[in-house]
Amino acid sequence: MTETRARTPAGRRILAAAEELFYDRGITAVGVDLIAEHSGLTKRTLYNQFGSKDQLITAYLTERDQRWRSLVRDTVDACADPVDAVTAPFDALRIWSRTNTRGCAFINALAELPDPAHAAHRIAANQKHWLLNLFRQLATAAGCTRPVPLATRLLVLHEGALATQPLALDTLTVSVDVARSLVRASLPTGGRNGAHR
Amino acid sequence: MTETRARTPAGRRILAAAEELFYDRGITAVGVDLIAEHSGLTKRTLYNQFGSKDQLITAYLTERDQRWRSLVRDTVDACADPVDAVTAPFDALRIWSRTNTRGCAFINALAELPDPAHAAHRIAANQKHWLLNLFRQLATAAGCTRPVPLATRLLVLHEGALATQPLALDTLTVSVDVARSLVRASLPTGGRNGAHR
DNA sequence: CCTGAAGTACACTGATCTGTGAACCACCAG
DNA sequence: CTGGTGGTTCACAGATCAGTGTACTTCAGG
Repeated sequence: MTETRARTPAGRRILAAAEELFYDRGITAVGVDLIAEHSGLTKRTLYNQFGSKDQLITAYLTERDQRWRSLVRDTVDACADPVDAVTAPFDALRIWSRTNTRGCAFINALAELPDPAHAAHRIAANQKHWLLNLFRQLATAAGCTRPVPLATRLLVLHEGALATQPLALDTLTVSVDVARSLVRASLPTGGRNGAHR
Repeated sequence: MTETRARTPAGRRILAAAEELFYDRGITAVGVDLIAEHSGLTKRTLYNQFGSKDQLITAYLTERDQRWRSLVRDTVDACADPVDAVTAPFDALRIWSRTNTRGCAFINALAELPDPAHAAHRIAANQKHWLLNLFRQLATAAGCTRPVPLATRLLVLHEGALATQPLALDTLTVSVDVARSLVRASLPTGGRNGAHR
């Protein structure tokens, strides 16, 4: 439906400016004039390329989603041990958080766009379900028993680390610790691998 | 600083309307005219009572914070068993979620108000630290070993359940399960109480 | 050379936003 | 009776918002 049309260089620059501003300052708080100014392009070009602010918002979230999924996939693929791979998305989150300190763009977007019919809701829900599904696949591949409830638990820990990011506490380390122990506990061998107790 | 001045009946009605609208539709998306209209009062009265929209936002978050803390305190106090009390805030969250289905008002507020100097940041941070501290106190009272890291873990689970609320999954049950097992595991007796394994 | 696509410049609409000014009214305490 | 408090009415300012219309330029491909 929202086909990724071949974007002109100007379109890409506008989208890049929109991503930065939307994430840093909030979607509603950023006007199209500001985006045009920051991108060095014209507001007219913005509308020629995206049609409306709503469609630009949708493109922003879609683009961000794709970048994030790529990072997660790459981090997972870099894991030799399938057991380590289960918690690899947490490692990806650590990398991601270094340059994204304003929380989850999708949770933030839902906060600003309450209308459930908005495309942002579909994109955000798809993203979380994708991660849930990934956790389930990784848990299955690692030989975990009952991968479905484990995946849900990992998702909760992941989102918890993300939500508490604004606080100065190192909740990411905490949540990845819990995640690893949950994974170990669900291995049929009972966690002989590194579980020192 | 932001002293809770004795509010007139009109002030309370305006605040009530603001709470509902801000939470349901987002802070930036709701104008003062709409709040005045919904409360049945005048925009002039709104400004006479609160001075500015920013101060009304602050009052909204403060009021909501107080209501939520009261609920948590009451739920904790209703627990006879000090071990059950540690996870009582999760029970409070279950009650709270029945009438608050749009996520955490403070996370949402931070998404819309990126300025760290805004009072919303202080209120939100205070709230999370209050809960963290409460978890630590309850864990200590229940006789848990190493209550500080346990409290952080419980906070992550709590926020994770809150953040994944928009998804249809029953993540609250999942997170409270993990929370209870973490509490049991940190009891010096090693979890004889109900830990069937 | 011609055409069409991409982008620019710029003025403009109509709506909405926060916030103010000033006159007025109802009521209650002193 | 009088003064003050709380609230209303209504017009208004000034800014900003999303979005449009139109004529212009630039440049690449046939």
